[in-house]
Amino acid sequence: MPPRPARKALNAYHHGDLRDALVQAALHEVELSGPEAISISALAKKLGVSQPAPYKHFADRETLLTAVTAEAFRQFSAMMRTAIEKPSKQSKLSRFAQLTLDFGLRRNGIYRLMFASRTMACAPKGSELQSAAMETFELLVEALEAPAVGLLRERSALKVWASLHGVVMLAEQGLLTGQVAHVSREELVEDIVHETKLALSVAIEAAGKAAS
Amino acid sequence: MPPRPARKALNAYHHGDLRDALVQAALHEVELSGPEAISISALAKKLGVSQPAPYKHFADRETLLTAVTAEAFRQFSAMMRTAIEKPSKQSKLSRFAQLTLDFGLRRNGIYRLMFASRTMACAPKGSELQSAAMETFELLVEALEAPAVGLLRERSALKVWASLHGVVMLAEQGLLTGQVAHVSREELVEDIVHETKLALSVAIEAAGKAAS
DNA sequence: ACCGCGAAGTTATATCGTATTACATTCGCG
DNA sequence: CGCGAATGTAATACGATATAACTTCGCGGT
Repeated sequence: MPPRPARKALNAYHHGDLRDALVQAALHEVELSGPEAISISALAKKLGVSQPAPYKHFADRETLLTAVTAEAFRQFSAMMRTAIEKPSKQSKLSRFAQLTLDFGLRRNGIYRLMFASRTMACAPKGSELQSAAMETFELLVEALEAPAVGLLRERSALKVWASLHGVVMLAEQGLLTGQVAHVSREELVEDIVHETKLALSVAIEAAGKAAS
Repeated sequence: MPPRPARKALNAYHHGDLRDALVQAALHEVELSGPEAISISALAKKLGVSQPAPYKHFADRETLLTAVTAEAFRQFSAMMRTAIEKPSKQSKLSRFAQLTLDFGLRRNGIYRLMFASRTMACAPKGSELQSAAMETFELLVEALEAPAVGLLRERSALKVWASLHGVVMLAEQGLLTGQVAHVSREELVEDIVHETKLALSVAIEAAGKAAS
């Protein structure tokens, strides 16, 4: 899929690249106030076009959100890729996990758009969105740095992902405070990483023995 | 806090117990269509009262949702309590986990209201809602059936909760399909339960040794 | 028994966001 | 150069939130 032409601003009448501008502005707004807060008309006003103009590019609010989500996944994937490719003292998995936590808390609006909104749930099976999400999942599998043995890698990756997601959501909802506040989020994540590695190596060993 | 008087229907003019009726109707609607779908005016129409009537009981849409969420937590807690108190072949933790998964998928709208909506995130610290959520967490700690050693129990409970939550969310978003579809949700949850028990017993043993 | 206050409902209305329809402007291609 | 498609605008319908001003009715004090 070649990137959109990205035409220049043409004149006062035509914006030039309203579609892209809408996605960017929406992304910004989502980051500030969450997915619920974005409004077609507000975006139009901010970009200096008439209120119905966005409908030339997106059928409705949902469609816009879908495009925004796809863009968010692209940005997330890019961030993760550079993070796990750069050499470091920590393991790739650890960096992936900690970065996910950080992203989930700092850019919570976007995180929720990606992992906790109806938008994703309603995405059709072969859609651009599903692919983007799958690709992100592949990055996590890669970060595991484990040999491919049956479905063990995927299974471990799933569990890490689920756990990370849970920690982010609970943390953001203030449910990690109180009596358990002493356990820091980062500690918890590191815990998850260690347990995962342990369980995975044990499982791989067991599979190896069974095979021989 | 004594339960509301629950007055009878008085006459044609006054509904009698609109507040409660609103919460119940909203709960039903959330279950069907999710938290985003509930509309004050639609509820009013369904209950046969004028559109602004609900505002006599709830300041705005958010306030209503908060009350609905609290009610949802009460129902969830009650369900879990009966589930883990009833004797069974499975462990309490396993039942808690599988029931949570089931609830999260079957009654996903309500689940999202409780664990993935802005409503919870915005609840003030000492609010009715936070308390209800904490109480549910206590049930999970209880289901662990582990001796109290420092913060180990709470820490384990947190990890299970987070993992479960992650599985539910990912499953509902269709991200557990595709190449990893062979791993069933229930299997995954059972996996999490086992790993948790293992990790907890190891940690408790280690703590015991350190103490002696 | 009555009176009046407050809780709970009503109608009317302002405001805002979504979405559609019909019309205007400009790009770019033959 | 001129015509069609893309992209914008203005006008409008609709539905939901929320508020204001008025009405109905139970209840408690005298």
